[in-house]
Amino acid sequence: MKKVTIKDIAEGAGVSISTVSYVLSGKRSVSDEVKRRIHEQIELLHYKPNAVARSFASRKTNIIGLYCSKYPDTENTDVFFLKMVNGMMAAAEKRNYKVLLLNEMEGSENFVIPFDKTFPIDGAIVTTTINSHHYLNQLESEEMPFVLVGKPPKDLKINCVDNDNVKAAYEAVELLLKQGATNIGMVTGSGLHTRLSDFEIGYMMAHNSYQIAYRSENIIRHDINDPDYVQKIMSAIQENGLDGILVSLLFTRLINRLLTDPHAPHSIPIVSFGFDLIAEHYSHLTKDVHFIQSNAYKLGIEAVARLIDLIDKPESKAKQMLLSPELSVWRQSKELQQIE
Amino acid sequence: MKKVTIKDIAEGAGVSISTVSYVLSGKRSVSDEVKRRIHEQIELLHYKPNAVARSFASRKTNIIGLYCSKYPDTENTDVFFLKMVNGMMAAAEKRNYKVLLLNEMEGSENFVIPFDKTFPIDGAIVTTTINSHHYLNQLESEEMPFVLVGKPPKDLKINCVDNDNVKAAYEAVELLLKQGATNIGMVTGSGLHTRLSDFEIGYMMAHNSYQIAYRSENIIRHDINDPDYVQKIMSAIQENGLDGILVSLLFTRLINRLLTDPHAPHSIPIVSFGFDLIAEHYSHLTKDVHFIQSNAYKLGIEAVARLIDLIDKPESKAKQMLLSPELSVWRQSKELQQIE
DNA sequence: CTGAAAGCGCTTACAG
DNA sequence: CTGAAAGCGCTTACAG
Repeated sequence: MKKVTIKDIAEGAGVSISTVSYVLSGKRSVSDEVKRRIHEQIELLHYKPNAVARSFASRKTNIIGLYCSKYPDTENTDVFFLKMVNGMMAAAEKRNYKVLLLNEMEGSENFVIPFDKTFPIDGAIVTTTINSHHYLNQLESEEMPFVLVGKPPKDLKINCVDNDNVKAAYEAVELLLKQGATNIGMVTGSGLHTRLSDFEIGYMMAHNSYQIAYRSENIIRHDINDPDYVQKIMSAIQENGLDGILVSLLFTRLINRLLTDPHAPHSIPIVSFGFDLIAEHYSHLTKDVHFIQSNAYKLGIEAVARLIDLIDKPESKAKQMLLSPELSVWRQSKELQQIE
Repeated sequence: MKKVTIKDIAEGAGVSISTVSYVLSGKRSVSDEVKRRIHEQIELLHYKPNAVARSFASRKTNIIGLYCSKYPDTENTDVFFLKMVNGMMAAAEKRNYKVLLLNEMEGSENFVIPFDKTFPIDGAIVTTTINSHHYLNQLESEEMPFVLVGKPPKDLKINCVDNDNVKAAYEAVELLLKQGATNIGMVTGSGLHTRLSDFEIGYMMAHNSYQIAYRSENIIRHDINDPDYVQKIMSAIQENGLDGILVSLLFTRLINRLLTDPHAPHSIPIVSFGFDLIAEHYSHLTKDVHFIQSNAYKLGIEAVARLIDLIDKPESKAKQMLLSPELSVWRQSKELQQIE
């Protein structure tokens, strides 16, 4: 069974190949009669355009690549990633694009993936990874349009989409103050670098704006892989006399302890980053939790929207988009009230 | 800046286009001297083969499509899906394939997606969806190799990969018996259809093998969207005097209640399906939980491996692969012991 | 409103 | 071990 091509349709309808092509693309007006005959043949022969041939001729695949790091991640960032991909697919579909998952090539020590026509893509989305700086430098030299999801290195003017984490931490502190906190702690990962995170900047700016005493020991840095971090952080909370806490979702076990342990101090208000990612599992909260939305889905949408704009007109210059934080509260469920 | 093609390399190295192509593909032996000159030119001109042109000429894209349903899913199946995709990417990478995410086309009421060269794919993975039966029938008539992840309709002999859910439930019942249970309940979703699930069959087979009394009311069917299901199921557990429970992970709130509420009856052993998908969030268990692994990653691996085999030699006949259940236990964490 | 033809950048029989 | 050439199935200037 030979495959049906545009030529078969042209012959069947008694017109030229180009006319069939133009009917299919709608790029030129064609008489209704010819259109009818062509569609009749398409129906009759079950013609389906060949995507690869089309891409080859038009130099356009309508596919965007999503570069996925192989670096081990926590469950939480996995959920973030999944929701981001969902957003990307939604945005891509609207504009007739598909998403191709690309992972690191075998044998490369660094996170290096070909960023050219080695893959059938019109553009790419890159997420921040450990050695992204080195990597992004390389990307800049290529002609492929791309958008970074995450914070770009300062010296690179590239297209990117990210949460406004400075503002997020700032507003989180504001919220804790409104709830009566006076001595606010922040629990954050001990990254590879000792550089200040945007969260810390926002935290500090809020302390400055509201003229609250700032104590460096209130910024509690911990490796999330330390098996005993919960105990250590709980101790620090007590020793420092904290009455409000800002905590990253990465500290799953700490969150569990603070939010579900009936013996935990009920009085300390907590703001978590990205609690929406795992809220489903917390029908057993012992208190309400305020959180700053992860925006995973939205980031996916925006990244793809920006990328497709770039593909459509590549001359447009680099733009940095920051999503404003949205604060929400996840209420202690009915479930639990029945228990008590 | 014009893009570099195979022609430029051929001219630079003073050989024919075909020789360059053969050096690149390794499909024919070429003298070392010619090879050297060609690689020199490739290096010099930064030549990258054009994936689309290559696919067009060879009629092979090395891309497999993953058909994603848009139907709303619970968080848990999302995690399942994510891990499955991870498995697929791992298996695909090993054999030099990529994964293209495909979603339902706009405007189609049913779950109907083109299954032909409309997309640049060599084959496809399909997961079971609500109206998959109708859909699979359609797929069979196409020439595209595909593998279903899930249980196939009885009358279709197609390639598929799935968990052996009959065996899983059977072994779960066995495990509960070993733990001293004598009156075992099963909590399961109230699907659209009233047909028996594989889980129920396995449950019944175990009751038959071990000659335990079977009480139909011990199979507790509930809509997971019922906001009050926890209370209702807890009541049923008490009324029926159950001393062992088999529960689907879909009942997140019930799991929370049974596993994290210190007031919940500690004595009843529980076996959960797929607890591994969310175990990360349960550092606050009040008891150990036995579970049957979801096999999400493994299913992804197997589905892709099978699909690529099919692509390589399409004449091989349909094969149904069932993964045997693996029982595991998730121990109550140290965390919690410190609390008590 | 329509057609003839070049060309997209490779692969691969065919011939030597 | 190597080359000349057909061809993969479309798109799109160009010409009318």
